[in-house]
Amino acid sequence: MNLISIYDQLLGLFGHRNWWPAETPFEVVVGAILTQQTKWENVEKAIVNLKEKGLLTADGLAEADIEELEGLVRCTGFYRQKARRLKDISRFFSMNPVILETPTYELRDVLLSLKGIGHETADSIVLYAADKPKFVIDAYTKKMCKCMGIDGDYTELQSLFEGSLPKDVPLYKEFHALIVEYGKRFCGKKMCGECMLVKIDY
DNA sequence: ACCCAGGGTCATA
DNA sequence: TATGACCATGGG
Repeated sequence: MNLISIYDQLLGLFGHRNWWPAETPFEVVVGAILTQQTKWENVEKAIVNLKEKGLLTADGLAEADIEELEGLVRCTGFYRQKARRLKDISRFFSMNPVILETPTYELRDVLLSLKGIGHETADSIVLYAADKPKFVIDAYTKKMCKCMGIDGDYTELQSLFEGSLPKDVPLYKEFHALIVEYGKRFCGKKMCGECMLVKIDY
């Protein structure tokens, strides 16, 4: 068993996931912050709220009233943090309009320097907003790997995936989306342990 | 009533 | 490097 065959199995099971739903790269950035530790359905509501107020731009969010912002993103939890961080990060994007064109590793470091953006969020932005090949590792990826006998921290797992897969942006996007779908259905559920992804060579 | 969700930061050892 | 506390709403 290798990662490509895992990918093929998951694609056969779930089909294409159509990630990341967004009209603009900046909407991906906003969604990446808002989706932290919450369900995507809650994020969709907040995105709609922001769009209705015409606030889904870097300039708009950078200048938005913080209390209004808190109300609009309340449904995503941690709403005070997220409102504050969203505003600060938007100000950075507003002052650096072409930041997403920065080469992969430099972009990643820049994003990581912003408060509210950790490894997963940075890589989500690099992959889904900037269309650059960085494999996103999330809690489901770690669980899935652990079930397959692979234990490692974020960087180790990312190196494993990036070293075992062709540097293909659409593949990275689809694979991560499929792993999340897999995790939502199996990891931590009653079916956990009956999953077909038992052993992997790497 | 309890558990967790498409995490991140900060303090502590 | 590695835990633990904290952030907080919403759906099961």
